[in-house]
Amino acid sequence: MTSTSVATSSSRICFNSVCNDLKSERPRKGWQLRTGELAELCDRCASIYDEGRFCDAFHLNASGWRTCESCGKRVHCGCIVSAYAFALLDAGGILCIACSRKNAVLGPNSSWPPSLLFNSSLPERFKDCSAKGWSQLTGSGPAPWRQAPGLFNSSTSQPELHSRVPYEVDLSTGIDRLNVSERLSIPSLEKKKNEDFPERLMNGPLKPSAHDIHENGNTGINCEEQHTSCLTKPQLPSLKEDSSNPPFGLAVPYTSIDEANGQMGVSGTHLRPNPQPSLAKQFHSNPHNGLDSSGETQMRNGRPRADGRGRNQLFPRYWPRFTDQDLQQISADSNSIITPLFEKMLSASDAGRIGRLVLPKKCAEAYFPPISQPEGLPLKVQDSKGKEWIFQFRFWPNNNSRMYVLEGVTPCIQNMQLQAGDVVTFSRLEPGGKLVMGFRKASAASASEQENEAKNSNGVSTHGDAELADPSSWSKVDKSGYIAKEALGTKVAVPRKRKNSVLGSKSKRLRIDNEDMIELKLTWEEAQGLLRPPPNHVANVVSIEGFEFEEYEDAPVLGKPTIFATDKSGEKIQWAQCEDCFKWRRLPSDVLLPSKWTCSSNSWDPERSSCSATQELTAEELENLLPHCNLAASKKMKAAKQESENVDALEGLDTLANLAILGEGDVLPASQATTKHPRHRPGCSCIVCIQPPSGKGPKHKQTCTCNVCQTVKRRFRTLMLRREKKQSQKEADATRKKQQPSLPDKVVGDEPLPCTTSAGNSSLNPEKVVSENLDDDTNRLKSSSSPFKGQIDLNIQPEREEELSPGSDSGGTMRLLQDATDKYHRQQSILSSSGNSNIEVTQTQPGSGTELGKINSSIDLRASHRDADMDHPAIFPIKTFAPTSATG
DNA sequence: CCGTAGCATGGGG
DNA sequence: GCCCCATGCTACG
Repeated sequence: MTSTSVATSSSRICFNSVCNDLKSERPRKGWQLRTGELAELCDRCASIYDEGRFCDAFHLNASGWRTCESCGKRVHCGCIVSAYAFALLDAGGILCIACSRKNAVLGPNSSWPPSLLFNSSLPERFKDCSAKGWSQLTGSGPAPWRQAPGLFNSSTSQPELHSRVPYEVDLSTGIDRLNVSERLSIPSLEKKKNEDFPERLMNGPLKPSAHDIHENGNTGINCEEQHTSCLTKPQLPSLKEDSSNPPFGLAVPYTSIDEANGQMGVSGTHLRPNPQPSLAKQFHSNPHNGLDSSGETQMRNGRPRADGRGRNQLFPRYWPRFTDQDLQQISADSNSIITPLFEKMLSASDAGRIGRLVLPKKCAEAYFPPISQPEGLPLKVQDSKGKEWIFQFRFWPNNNSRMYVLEGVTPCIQNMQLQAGDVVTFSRLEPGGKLVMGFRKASAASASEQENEAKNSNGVSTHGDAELADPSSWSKVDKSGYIAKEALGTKVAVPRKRKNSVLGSKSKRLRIDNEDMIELKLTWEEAQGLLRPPPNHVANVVSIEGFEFEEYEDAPVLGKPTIFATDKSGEKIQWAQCEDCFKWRRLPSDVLLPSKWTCSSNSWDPERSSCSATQELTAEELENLLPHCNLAASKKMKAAKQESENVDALEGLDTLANLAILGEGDVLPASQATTKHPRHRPGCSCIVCIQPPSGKGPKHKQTCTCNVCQTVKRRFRTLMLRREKKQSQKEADATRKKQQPSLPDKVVGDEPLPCTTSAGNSSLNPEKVVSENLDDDTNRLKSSSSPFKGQIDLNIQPEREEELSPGSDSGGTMRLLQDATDKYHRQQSILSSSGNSNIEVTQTQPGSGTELGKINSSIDLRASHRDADMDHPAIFPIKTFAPTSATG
């Protein structure tokens, strides 16, 4: 998109945003821009335009198509190109230009500022300015409140359009005057001033107007003065607070509405977007112009606001950013007109079970009916599917101000399957003024922000966002937080901070939820490559199905993936790849590296502590050395250097790894504290943080044969076997010394073995495991027994019942591990309460090499890990002791 | 004890 | 210093 081409002549590319052709030497002229210039098109587009097929050719899928009341022809009314192709009828509806001329009913729209043309529906809308528009069940009554702001064409779909417009008239300036006594009474509103430039402009009623506007360079259209003079001033209610009174959703002064109506109705026929507002009066500013007023700001953001005026007070993050699709989604009826009002990214609280959606104050006051009592009133809202919901629109007194909320949104939120981070949009549907609530999933929102983000000063590509998995991948951990869900075979995408993000730009918390959250997507190979035995680990070696496993009592550690090997002398070593030069360095086998390890940190080999040093390994050696997964990882790492998305992905792992290694709290700046989980930080791998979204985790049935369950079951069997074995030993010892009382059956139980249990046990410290089930009767220790019943609930805290997405086994396993820990603790709790004494279990003290030649894992991951038996074992330590992170 | 309603708190802009 | 608002806190049913 040539979003940078402000002036048509400044770019050599066809002005048609969907055409990348170069203009010819003598570009052909297209429609008139608001600057007064004519769009310069390539020959092809120009021809299409000349033939009147431009919209048919390029805007077919855009919103805004209407039918000529006379001939029935479909006419696009939603873009600047089509601005002159139709005439608005007083009674609503439109006429194609041909019929318009034929009927001679409509005069030229010449006086309409181009921007107004976007609001072809204004006349209709104005007729609806009365309270009728809101679908309230009660209250509102005659309460005067401004109508929703003007509509504008969805700009997100054509951001370039806006960006190309050098300046936009601030039509809203001075318009917001209509007020409702109640609103005026809002103290906070009165105080509010000049929050930012756009606001200043908007507050214009008062006067920022012309002056500011001109300063801003709105030279193309000079409606503002007229607007202010014709509309605003005259109509201004004598409100002193007016000046600061922001809450006007309606740019058009109520008083002027009637006037506008009449005029608009008639004038609706203006066919030509003449920059010069010769008849300014009628147009009272379209308040709506989505085009708006805050010209500069808006352009900067590349998006038009739903309405110019109201926005005045609205922070950019609430500006609606509907796309054509959004609009179409909302309105199945092509004849209805949608006026985007505002949108809001759902916070954890909003999406939580409390069912309260905090509304931006300004938006609530601008677009919702005025309420004077905290109880507010019921508001009927229709969702994009046409389903109606009734919310209680109310407020709470808060610091001399108000905090507006929509109560009872839970059903709706759930129905739309929204989560924190998703965006809910509010619009008005005309005619009827029905309030419509749409939504945009986080992934979509992210994508739509890419353009802006790409311009962020940090220069860091935000591509990763585009790769965010479906929002469903955002896991809700608890009512206040979310974590990323891991998915097999996908890369890690780490949303970057978007300081200038339109959405959530102000909300630290939201940012955290949506941007700081680390979405952990890694394959088994990757995960295993990162998981390391904790330092000073003491592993219990168990033999399972011919393989020896080590179990660690400490928390699992995430570290830089390395390759374990044995050198010629038989010494166990590991190879680590430098982050910078990608050379492989030989290191002692027992060192644990942070994920971002570089040659400079190679204190074990001073000669190779610099990237300039040569690599010991030859390509062949490396090839032989690298296991598949590491090869893949290696490739990925290199690719990462070239692909921002991969960079993001790796950084996600890095973050996770570093966090694990360095310990949360030690490395993360306080600013990264996450509110989704107050005591935890991004990357935290604790049981809480690592859980899948509530309810997301699968609840595996006993009969489930998925890899996870099979693994768990297998693991359980091995544990049982081991337990049995140790038990026997124990018994032998006990027999020699004293009798060991057996445990009550209730503790152990003979119920069918639930997968979960195995998961839990799998991570258990052998000591504990043994102590847990001290039944002397080893027969009881068959693999089918378990103290736990039920299904496998990999989700400790299921709040939602969603299926784990396919291919997310790694995630499931991760949860499984955590779950195991959790179960273990529960088990411990039970055991301790039952007065069991721990029975020591023989432990093997693995060498520093951690028996690398064996498969070390507390869980047999082979089922899902094709490299299970590769040389470098899949080390999957699980912390079983003092789960520091499990409790959050 | 739990869920909720309503208010309070505090970070960030 | 003010305002907004996400979330915490807690009295209450």
